Amino acid sequence: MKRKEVITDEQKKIARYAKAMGHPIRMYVLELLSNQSCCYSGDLTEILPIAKSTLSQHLKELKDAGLIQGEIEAPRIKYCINKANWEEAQELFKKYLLI
Amino acid sequence: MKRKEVITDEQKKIARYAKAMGHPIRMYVLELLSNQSCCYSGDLTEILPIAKSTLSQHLKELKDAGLIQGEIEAPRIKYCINKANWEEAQELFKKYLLI
DNA sequence: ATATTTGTTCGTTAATTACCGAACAATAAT
DNA sequence: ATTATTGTTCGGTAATTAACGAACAAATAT
Repeated sequence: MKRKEVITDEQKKIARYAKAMGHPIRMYVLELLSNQSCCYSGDLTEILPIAKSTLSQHLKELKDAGLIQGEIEAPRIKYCINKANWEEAQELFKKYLLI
Repeated sequence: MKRKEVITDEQKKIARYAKAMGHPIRMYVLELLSNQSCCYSGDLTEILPIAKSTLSQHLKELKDAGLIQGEIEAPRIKYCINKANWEEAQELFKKYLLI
């Protein structure tokens, strides 16, 4: 017998997206990618005032949350928005923020 | 001479809001408050499967981020959405999510 | 075959977050 | 004056996050 669960899957899902968005660097990347289709992480390393290993971790966070995806274009990696999940996030925020 | 700052204040601001939204319990509270004007934390303690001290911390997080506000109605505390900041968050997410 | 480019992973450190129960403070009720 | 209610704060622990430089892996270019 399953215990009553007060927290919904939607609340968990939007919290997951929000958490990934909870850092200025990651918002910078998301803003960039949502406006310009794609970028290489090398471009970001040059612009952002953080070590490349740190950037790599932030990109991994966004990837793990499903907000972006990387495509190998050796020796570089091209990052873009993960369209399906991005749209899901849009819908969730629209709903929860009553926009 | 100020060093070039790549991260904008808006990115910092939305990241701050997103971070506060980055936990299922806090999303639960926000959803509740955005739909029903206000609640007492006692109500939440009964429903949510966490200790009251933990809930208190989550409410503090939301308050510190500016998303909710508490009004003393002794011996209880009435929580509501912080309207001004909530609207700012709405605008920011609208802009960043291109909704 | 070797060097260069590109980005991840590893190891480390410091800070923050999440959670609990117990103790505390403030007010209300008896 | 005591007791009960309500919620925060404290002390502690465990887990996660953020950051860095060094080492590594993979592929391209020389």
